[in-house]
Amino acid sequence: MLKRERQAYILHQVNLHNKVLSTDLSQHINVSDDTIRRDLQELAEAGKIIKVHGGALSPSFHYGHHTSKEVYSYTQKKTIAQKAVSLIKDGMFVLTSGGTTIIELARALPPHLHATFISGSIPAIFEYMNHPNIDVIVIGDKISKNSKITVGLEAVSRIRQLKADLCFMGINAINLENGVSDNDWDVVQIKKAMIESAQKLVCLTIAEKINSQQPIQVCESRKIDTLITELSPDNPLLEPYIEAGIRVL
Amino acid sequence: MLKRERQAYILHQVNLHNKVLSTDLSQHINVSDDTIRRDLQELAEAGKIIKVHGGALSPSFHYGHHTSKEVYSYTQKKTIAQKAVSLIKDGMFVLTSGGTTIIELARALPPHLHATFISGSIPAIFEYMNHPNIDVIVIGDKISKNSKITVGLEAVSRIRQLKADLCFMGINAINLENGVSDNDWDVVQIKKAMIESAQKLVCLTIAEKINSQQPIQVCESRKIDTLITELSPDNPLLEPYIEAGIRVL
DNA sequence: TTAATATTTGCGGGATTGTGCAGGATTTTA
DNA sequence: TAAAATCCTGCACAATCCCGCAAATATTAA
Repeated sequence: MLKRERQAYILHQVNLHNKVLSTDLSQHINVSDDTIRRDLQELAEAGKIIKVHGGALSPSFHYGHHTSKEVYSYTQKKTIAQKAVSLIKDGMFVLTSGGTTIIELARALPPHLHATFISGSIPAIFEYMNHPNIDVIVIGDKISKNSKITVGLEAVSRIRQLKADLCFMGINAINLENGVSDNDWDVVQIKKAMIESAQKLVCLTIAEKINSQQPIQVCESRKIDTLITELSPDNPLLEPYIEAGIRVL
Repeated sequence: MLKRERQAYILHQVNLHNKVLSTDLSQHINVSDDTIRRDLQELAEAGKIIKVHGGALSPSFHYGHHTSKEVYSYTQKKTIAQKAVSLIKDGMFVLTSGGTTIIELARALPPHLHATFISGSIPAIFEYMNHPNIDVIVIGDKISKNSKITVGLEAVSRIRQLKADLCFMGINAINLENGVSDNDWDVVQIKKAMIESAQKLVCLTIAEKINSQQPIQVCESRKIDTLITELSPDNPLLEPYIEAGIRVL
């Protein structure tokens, strides 16, 4: 069998089944594993398949995989994500909102972590989905195009039925007197429901948003258990929050 | 044997078997390997065959003519998507399953279309979300990592509450006697529910999967209203389905 | 017909490609 | 954490390709 012929066959199989295993192919075509692996590598370089450990996948699924570099204050959010990850233990049920900070959190999850994540944020779900050991529960309802999360009564009532261990929330504004606030009515309803349905509330934000305010209140400061920013906890900007009894990381 | 004669013979062989080996030819015609190679080269330059190491392939393999970005059966799925789009009218409620064909459909939606799409397929939702005039409803439940759609009782019962105008379903196998079949139990439950909740069922598939079968039945052939493939409706392969009363596009 | 010219073919030898294999590094899985 | 599977690297060897050249064959012109 000619090399090209073989590669055409492999391509055919990949696109038919969306995935192939190297061992299946090498047995079926009757060539060595190495040859198959080299074929997969070439096809992958040509962008026709996506090579993974043990086989290959169809590229169709992995299209709009946006690179994160262009996200505003990328490194700060990465730092926040690292801190947040340390709070998650095996077996936990975790509720998460949407927002770019949450997506960085999703990407920072250690591969061995076994947990259940519940969210209505489509980009976040996309990330959770790629994790090997995480179960993902999707909150269904109508999509809000601005924020790319599901919003509405159905979503709220589904969230109310839950009791999660943790809720990670990316927030848009916070100050001591008025607590967390936001500017989208529908999103706020979802956030409120999430806060009620979780034992602990962890708020994530870049320092820029500290001591700012938006028109709609999400919750009061005292509801917050933990606040995570990219700053060191002993930064004077955070002092008032620590004094108010909030754990700051 | 004259050069012309020889080349005509080679061409004949290539078109007959889709491939030839240089060594086979040189032995059979009783000329040197080099001669054959020169012949192949000329035919390749004329675009009548595709020369590869060790022999040549029929141009219908046309792997190598692709520009790098193109994916196998991309054009076929694109064709299917175009046909499917023509069935959607403004204001419709549309249920869709998952699968790469559905994703192509999502990408092919004309920008001016106003409609509501309901799905549990995360990649599909991602596409719908980017459309300016489409409302998206997400079916929530646990994610099946293989198929990247939500599955489970909650999802099924949500789908049962709906009555959509159309259901677009990417299918894995179909034949006349046993209808549509698939190989994932959870996904089949979702598909069954979708079929019951839509006025019309439109099945999308590349011709490859026609007259094949998988272990779990999704629905009988008579449930199908419309079948869309990349082939022309008068293709003999589709004839039995038309006779069974299915509209074929 | 014959000589001059052009084309085709075969061949030698060096470069390139395709394949399998051994080993050690890495990843996955339990 | 250890065992199993998979991956990578370098190597050997055979098959194939490419280049130049000379012999063989075909084509053309006088």
